[in-house]
Amino acid sequence: MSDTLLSSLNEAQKDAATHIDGSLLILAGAGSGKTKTITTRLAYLISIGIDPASILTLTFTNKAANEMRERAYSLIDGAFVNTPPLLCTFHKFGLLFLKFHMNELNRKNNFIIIDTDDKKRIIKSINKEITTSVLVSEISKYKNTLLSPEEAKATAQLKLYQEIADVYEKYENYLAENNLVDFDDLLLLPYKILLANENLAKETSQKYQYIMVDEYQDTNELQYRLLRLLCSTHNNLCVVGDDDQSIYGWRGATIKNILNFNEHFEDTFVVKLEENYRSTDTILDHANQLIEHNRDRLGKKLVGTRKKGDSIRVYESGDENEETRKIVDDVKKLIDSGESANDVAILFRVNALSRSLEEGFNKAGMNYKLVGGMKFYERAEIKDLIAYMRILTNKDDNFSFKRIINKPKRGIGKTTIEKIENYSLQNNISMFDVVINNTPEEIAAIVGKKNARTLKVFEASIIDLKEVMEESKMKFLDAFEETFDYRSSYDNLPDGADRQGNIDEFYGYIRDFFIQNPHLELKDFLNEIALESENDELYNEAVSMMSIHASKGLEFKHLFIIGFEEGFFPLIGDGSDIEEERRLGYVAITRAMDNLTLSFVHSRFYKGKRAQLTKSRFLSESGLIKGSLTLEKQSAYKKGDLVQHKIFGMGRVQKAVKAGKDYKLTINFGGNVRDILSSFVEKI
DNA sequence: GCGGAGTTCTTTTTT
DNA sequence: AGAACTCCGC
Repeated sequence: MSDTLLSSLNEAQKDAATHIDGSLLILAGAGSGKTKTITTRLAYLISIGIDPASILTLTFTNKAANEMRERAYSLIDGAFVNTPPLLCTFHKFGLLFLKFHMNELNRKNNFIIIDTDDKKRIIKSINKEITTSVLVSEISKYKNTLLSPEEAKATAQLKLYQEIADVYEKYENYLAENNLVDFDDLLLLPYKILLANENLAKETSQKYQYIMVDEYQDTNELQYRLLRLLCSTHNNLCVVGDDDQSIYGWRGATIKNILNFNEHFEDTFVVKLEENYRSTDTILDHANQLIEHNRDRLGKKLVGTRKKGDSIRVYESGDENEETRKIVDDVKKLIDSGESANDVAILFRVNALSRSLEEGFNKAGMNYKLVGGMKFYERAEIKDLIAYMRILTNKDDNFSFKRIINKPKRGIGKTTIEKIENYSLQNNISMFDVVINNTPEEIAAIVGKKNARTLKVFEASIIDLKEVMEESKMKFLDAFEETFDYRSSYDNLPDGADRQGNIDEFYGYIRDFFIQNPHLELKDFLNEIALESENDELYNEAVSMMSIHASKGLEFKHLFIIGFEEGFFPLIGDGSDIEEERRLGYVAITRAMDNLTLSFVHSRFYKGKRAQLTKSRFLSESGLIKGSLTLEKQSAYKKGDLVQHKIFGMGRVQKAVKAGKDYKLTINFGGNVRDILSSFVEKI
């Protein structure tokens, strides 16, 4: 059994798949069969008799989780497994855990997950003086580094940070009062629970004897600590990742987790997968040239298994229209020559660059699918409906109450909402309870007679709907429309038809969910969709367009990457990191299998202005255009030189061997001796 | 409270 | 350029 399972793996992959106990670090370069290896390992563990229920596999995206599940199941006979192994995103795991253990924090498990947009609104309602995006990212940073509001307050020096800490505290209180949970909480709250309850931590760790983590280079501090707790009774942690593909630093991922894995976990067995099966040698060569400009890496090189291929084309255009024309022409030719549109993709660093492409494709009458972009569940009409559903499952959800109390319009405006809110705060009850607990006369005293009547009608409607829901989940949606006329409120609006289409689709989802899961309730549906961002609609043949981030893990025979201009790619801005930009470039290039075209323009229309641009340094760094940009001059290295490394710090050269234009150095970093290429260190 | 006109900000990336 | 937010007269 296991022989056939392993027969298609190379030696390194086999080593990784069959290493069972202890900590295991699989450094898997792009296209090196990472998913194959890890899914085979999962199947292998089961094949040698390990209880599937004791295996936990964590991923970052639903897409990755689904793909791995599918592939692992095809490797084992699906029928073999009566309790399937848990394979899900980190956040989903947190959600499952909280469903069972939320009571440990003295909170009920009927909590609701809020998304980024909700989070922004809540924070904005707390403080309008400080830029919301700053507050959002600072608060998230605090949560992901386990800093409580009290600690944040105590350590804040500047007035600004004291204010931020204050908003943080209010925000956390708001979430707790309304029993809301944000994305960070899905990791943070389980961690807090496990930390406070040693027995539960032991029990949970014992439940999951074998843990695997995909894309480890993108984990943050909190995820690392959570993993430590989960591994506390064993050391069976297998992580897969590629330091060169770490592209989520902006949301708190720390590359240190993978760079220091063998110090974090004892007796680590390391396997490197450096053979690339995806791209032509030509593509790999340029990808390698680019990434070699980074210092902050473990230093590995992808080795090709294919032959040299077509050379990489670089398009130079006056503006985005010319660029689009060239790409549309090329894609047309490819498809006319019999290539499948599904094998073609166009990538960009910034989503806004898709606009001219979309126009061009529309004009040419060509199909395309835009991956990412405006998510289905982020549309206003869908969020309204979700807010209604939330109110139906939890009357105390003030946030949702405010969102829909005047949708469709029923004459309840800002002032009325404020009055209800003030009353609710003074009496320490939820906003809906202000309506429910008081007689019409009492409410009239707060908001006036007319509004009081409207509010009571609203209350009665909700109560009726709840009854219908108890009776039949299938009838409930019709009753909902009958009561609130939400769908028809879009009847004569400009983009009403589109929105109604979305509404119908959403109703379809709900019905389908209840058909598939008759025993589950509305709140389960709500938390399920909160973690879903993929619009995995059924596409037919179409060219894909997406951001580089969205392309991670994918591969395409024919690839175009646009926007190779300084400022766009590398994107220069607040908090941007040139090494991470370069890794993005590396990720983008290594998506290509056979053909790759890069493009830059001299001017682009962006944010309402036309900007003059110069070509990206990445083009010369990857050796695609003769670098007018200075190649860093290489100084000679010799034994005894002092050097500085970004991760390992200062060290002394013990041995220096010339290797091409670099030196292969053996460096002693205070007792820690490592072999490092001279391009990764700086001479001091 | 509503809707239209004017103004400001955005988008880098996602669970 | 477009969305989102603010202001003002009805």
